[in-house]
Amino acid sequence: MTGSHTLVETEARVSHRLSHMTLDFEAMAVTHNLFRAASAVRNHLERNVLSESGLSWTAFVVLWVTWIWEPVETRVVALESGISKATLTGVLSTLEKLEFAMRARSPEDGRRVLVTLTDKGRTLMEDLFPAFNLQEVDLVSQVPPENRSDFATMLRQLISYTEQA
Amino acid sequence: MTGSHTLVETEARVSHRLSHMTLDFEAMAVTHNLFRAASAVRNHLERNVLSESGLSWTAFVVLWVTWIWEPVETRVVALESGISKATLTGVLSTLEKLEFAMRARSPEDGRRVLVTLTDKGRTLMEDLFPAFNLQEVDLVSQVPPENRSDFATMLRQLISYTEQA
DNA sequence: TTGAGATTGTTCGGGTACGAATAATATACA
DNA sequence: TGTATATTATTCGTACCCGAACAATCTCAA
Repeated sequence: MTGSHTLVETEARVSHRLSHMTLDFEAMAVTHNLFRAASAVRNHLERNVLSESGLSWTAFVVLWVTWIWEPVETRVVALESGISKATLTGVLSTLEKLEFAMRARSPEDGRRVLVTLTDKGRTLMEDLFPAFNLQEVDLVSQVPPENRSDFATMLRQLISYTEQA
Repeated sequence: MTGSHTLVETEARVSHRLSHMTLDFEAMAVTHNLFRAASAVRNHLERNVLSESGLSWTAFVVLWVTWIWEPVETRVVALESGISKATLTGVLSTLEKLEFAMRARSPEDGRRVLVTLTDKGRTLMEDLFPAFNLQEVDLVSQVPPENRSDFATMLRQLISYTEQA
């Protein structure tokens, strides 16, 4: 399941450790499963789709965001990719080294940097993205069709909550 | 929402890039939101609960797993925490340096290493875990109560799928 | 009992990941 | 025309993160 121990076993153990306290096990399970699912899906896609191209999950997301919005400011790429500006700097350097993306200073504002794909990068995405989506479909097939929309909505609710708080 | 662009804008842009291909946008949205939600929740909890103790999310999860199952083999800790053995080695070294956890070679099997908490580590968890759970409750309050169980189940389905494939 | 094969934790190399400090540039107001 | 303030991307330091290679240890059949 989520490891070698079942949920019931884990709850029993936690209760034992904190029998004098009131805990919300459902909240605990949601948080724990959310994180485990995300990293499991991430590793799965990295191994099955991305590894051939030598891309990490984050590098792929950055490439994807750039592909859709290019030319696009790094500030926007970081925001859309869900990573910090500091992280993006490193990922962009990797993508430049692999010759998938390029940086260029903005003519209007010397502080800004615009990101674009190289031809090699665009060719890669036209190949890679459909293959990636196929794996996504495979993954999401685990969730009953009538629940998928609710599922995405609940995930979005969590995101927007953390953004305001 | 998930950045500065709306989902509709993004879909329109992606369609434009791949108008000749059939893509499953729902699957795309689920994967994207799953990952964004996980990292948003993670960063939220790191900032609001964990930062005071100088713990990263991963360090906290490892501490939590150890706290529940100690004495426990590193192999199990890695599995339950959802990280690789290689990563665990580093995290455990950090936790030993902070004097929250200890390593000890197994007497029965010289290959195995058993992990336990120090008194300092146990005291920390008895303090930290209820505070952490409170924030989890706060977070999960965004999801309608009648959907929470389904939500956790769907997440688990994704996990078990990646584990077998 | 010995040696092939399996299992375990660590090391290694390369790539994220973040917050804080920094340097370069732009803006607004005096 | 400056000069304080804000905005941007990068650098820095530290910590995670993984797969692959490795050394130590165990197992079990010949």
